[in-house]
Amino acid sequence: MSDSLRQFKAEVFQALAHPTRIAIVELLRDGPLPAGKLIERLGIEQANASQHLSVLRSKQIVLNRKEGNQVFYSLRDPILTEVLDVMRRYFQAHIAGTLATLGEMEREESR
Amino acid sequence: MSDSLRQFKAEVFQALAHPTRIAIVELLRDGPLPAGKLIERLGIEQANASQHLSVLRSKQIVLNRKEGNQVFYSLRDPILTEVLDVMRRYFQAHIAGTLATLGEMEREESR
DNA sequence: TGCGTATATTGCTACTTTCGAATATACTGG
DNA sequence: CCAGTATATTCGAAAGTAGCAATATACGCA
Repeated sequence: MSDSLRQFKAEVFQALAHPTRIAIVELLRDGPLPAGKLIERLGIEQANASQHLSVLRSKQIVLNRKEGNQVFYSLRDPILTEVLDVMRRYFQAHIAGTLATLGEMEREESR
Repeated sequence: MSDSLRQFKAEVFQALAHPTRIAIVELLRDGPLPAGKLIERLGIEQANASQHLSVLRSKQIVLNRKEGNQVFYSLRDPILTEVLDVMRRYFQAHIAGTLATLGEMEREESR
């Protein structure tokens, strides 16, 4: 595979490599949401959320469309949720060992 | 989903967020390889490869086993290749935009 | 036009990542 | 034990990333 394609893959992973941005993608699973709604659900600073949305936009993981006063965000391609689904299986298969190793995460994530 | 689980996901994505590390995972698709073989195929500095392997090890994406003089690396879970496969479909679906973006990047860089 | 709401950008600082060079560790054969 | 090969770690500089506070931009409405 070409270097530049691998570079591009790496950039997509990098874009997903932050808890807040993963949360955003998960929130968009079921359809578009305005930025304000995302900020409310994320419970973080507006500027911070906007920066993370900017990262996802720049890698074209999300699309945005203006609607009056608001900006609606949506997943560019639902295939990305498949990535997260496969990852979920990975995490489920290995979370026990990971918890033991990282030692720090508690017991709340049983779903 | 819990914050710490999302944190964990983010760390795995982060571990994959480098072209060299993606190349390593792809090289390990078909079975274990000794570090030396990986270095040879990657065509990079030994120290650099070792650092990337260290990242993959620390996130338990690869496993290593000593065999005499050498260290064999393998994918901890082949499910990861599924992630890359889904990603491949994602890239194929958007290849036109991707190549356009890459072209722009190259043009930028050559200025 | 001017105000209020929604979102984006900028400036700054702290922290992390990457790389090559140098060095260290581990194992093997003689 | 010693030399040689294989791999890992450490160091320092450059580049990139994250978060906050402040500020800017865009829109709708009176």
